[in-house]
Amino acid sequence: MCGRSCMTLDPNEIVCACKYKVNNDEELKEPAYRNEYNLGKKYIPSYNIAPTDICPIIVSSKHLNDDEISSNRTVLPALWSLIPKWHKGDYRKHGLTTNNARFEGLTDSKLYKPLLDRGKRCVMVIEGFYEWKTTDLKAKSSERSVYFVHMPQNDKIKIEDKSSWNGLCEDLKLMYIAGLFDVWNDEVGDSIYSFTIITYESDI
DNA sequence: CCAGACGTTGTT
DNA sequence: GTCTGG
DNA sequence: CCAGACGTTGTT
DNA sequence: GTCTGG
Repeated sequence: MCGRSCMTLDPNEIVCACKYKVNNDEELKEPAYRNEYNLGKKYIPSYNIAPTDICPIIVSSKHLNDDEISSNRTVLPALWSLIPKWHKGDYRKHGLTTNNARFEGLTDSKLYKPLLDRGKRCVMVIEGFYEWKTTDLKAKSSERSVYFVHMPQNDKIKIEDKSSWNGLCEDLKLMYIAGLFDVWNDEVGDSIYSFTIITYESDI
């Protein structure tokens, strides 16, 4: 569940699509965008975002102690699969599966509970995600049927066809997935933002 | 005390 | 780094 | 989540 | 078949 997602927007399109209301103001506010270095790994817009790729999340700007940030929400690129804070060495070699965090038992987790306590909440912003049929599991994975799950859109917009909504970012309905994030530091002090998304046993 | 986990997915 | 199991 | 590796020897 | 890397 939730192991592949789609985000083809550029940063400027994302902040436009993520405008939000503050209290009862008429005016919509745009989140800030912060281009984290993340050890040189860049966000590359793609219809096929995999765990360990870099993709955008939204966090409260209070976590970034940066006076230049005007908005109370910030979009920043982060690595999808939380890197444990205690991990040393190559950031890819922690050996844990952390792209998803199960809601059940989250408060008992050595890895995730401290993030809850520190308020390290985030939201993964995507156009949608993919679900493969589990029924034909014996088939080669490349030949299994796949569904694209996304938000309902207004009449003008067909989400599979970018030309139908180019320049209409404000009308685009993106999907927001609850998650937890952290900053991991390597031996020389360079950092990577990483995150996990919270999953729950399906009703269906 | 030390050693080892710390996490998830799916199906039988 | 910190908790759990032995 | 899928795709792709999964291994070693020696020399240029 | 199963693990790793993206």
